[in-house]
Amino acid sequence: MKIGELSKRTGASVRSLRYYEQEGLLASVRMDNGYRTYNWVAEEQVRTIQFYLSLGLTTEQIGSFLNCVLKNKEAFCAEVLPIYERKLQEIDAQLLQLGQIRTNLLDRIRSIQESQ
Amino acid sequence: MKIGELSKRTGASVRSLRYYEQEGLLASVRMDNGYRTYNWVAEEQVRTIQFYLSLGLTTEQIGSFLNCVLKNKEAFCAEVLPIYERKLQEIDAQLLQLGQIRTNLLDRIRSIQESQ
DNA sequence: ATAAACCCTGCCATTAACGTCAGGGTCAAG
DNA sequence: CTTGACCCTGACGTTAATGGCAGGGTTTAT
Repeated sequence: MKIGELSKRTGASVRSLRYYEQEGLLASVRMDNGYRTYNWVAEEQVRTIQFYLSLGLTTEQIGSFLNCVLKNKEAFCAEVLPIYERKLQEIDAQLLQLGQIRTNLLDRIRSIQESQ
Repeated sequence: MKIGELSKRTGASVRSLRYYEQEGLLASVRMDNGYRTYNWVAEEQVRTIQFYLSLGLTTEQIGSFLNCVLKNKEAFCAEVLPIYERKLQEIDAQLLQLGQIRTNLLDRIRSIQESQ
């Protein structure tokens, strides 16, 4: 399958698929005319990439364990757990900060509304 | 006072102070040699800017009501409340998304740990 | 044989609040 | 009169995953 079809099947833009290749996440075989070709495995691979991106991981992080998790269970790939844990800490820090901002905002909104 | 002193007093970098001026948030008077001069009011003004930035507002949003809130109570400035409410919605959307990611991450972490 | 629909490789743009030079004046103290 | 500590104006860099365009080849169908 060519890149346009892979794009339609996965929802990833053609531009994104080329970017994943450039970042070493997705391989393609070139036809004589230079067109990229993909097999059915690529489709699942793209969905896997999309999932990890949706967790907020960077392409670099994904690249560090993608080959492993495509062939094994996640638990087998030692890279994965520490990345997950780092990400969790980041998320918790962001949640904390957003929560504080939210509290501040609510206070301000309430005090404006009360004074009307 | 010159920009260096204002920077020390407020903790904002010299670069930031110039940026606030460029964005119309902070005025200065120029000396004969071109140096910026500030009065004591500027110090409080910078702290006000810093506070609004800490709420995650953009310099553009801040600029839309800063002059008003420097001279009146927030409640008097009609621009403020809708901006606060929009920001609150953004925050809530982010909190929701981060919460979902966090749940996913925790699931993955747990399933890895259980299989060890 | 031609138009529509693909594909390719660059490369610039995006976001927001700065950081960080370069290249050059100004000023105070010794 | 020189050194060090200031100040100035540009202007490019930063972050990350794309969007979008230019300029050009390929394929498919009519």
